[in-house]
Amino acid sequence: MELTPLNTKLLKASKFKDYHKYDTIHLAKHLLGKVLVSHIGEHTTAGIIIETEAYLHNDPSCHAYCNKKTKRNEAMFMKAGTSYVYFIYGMYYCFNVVSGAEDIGEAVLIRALLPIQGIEVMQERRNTQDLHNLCSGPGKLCQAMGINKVHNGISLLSDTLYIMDFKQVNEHEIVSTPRIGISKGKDLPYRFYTELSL
DNA sequence: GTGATGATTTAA
DNA sequence: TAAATCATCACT
Repeated sequence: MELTPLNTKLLKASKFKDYHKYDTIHLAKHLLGKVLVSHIGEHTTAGIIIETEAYLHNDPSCHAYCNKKTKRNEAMFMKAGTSYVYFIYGMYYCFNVVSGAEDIGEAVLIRALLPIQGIEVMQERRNTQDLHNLCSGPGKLCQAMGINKVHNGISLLSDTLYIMDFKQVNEHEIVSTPRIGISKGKDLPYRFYTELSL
């Protein structure tokens, strides 16, 4: 790997493990500024998390609304720090970080990343050169990082897919808005993003 | 078994 | 603004 200042910082960073220490809303904010890393298909890709959404168990737009377990959402009931990947619209995957207590059914949707590693691989997987079009959406970032249904239910403490501490984002740098693309729970301000660039 | 639908993306 | 595209879920 080329030893740029960014890569040096990445090499020194440690794996985030404290998923169980935050409630879902807090985790959704706390994950901003951290780095999602994938080692998939002989490739490494990574990006800084810049947009998330929280899905709570008592929230009508949550796949596990009222703690109802189904074949699709069963990973949401595993322990915090598990990956929940689901297939949507017949063609895309979305990646979530399971949060909250076990058997409750809550998660944080990762909506956008700032690509920092494996950009050429991402460009190939996404079939575009445009850096701003690689990870700027939940379906896009899964495609760019090679995330699919085989990664549903795996631990984010694994070496395949995990999150690293990287940048501390302060509360005043976080914007909250209603969530995108849902038909229920439209008014809840559970989408979080931060203006970050390299 | 059937039918509706979706935490999206793309192209027009 | 609409098409692409199919696994899942709630019903019958």
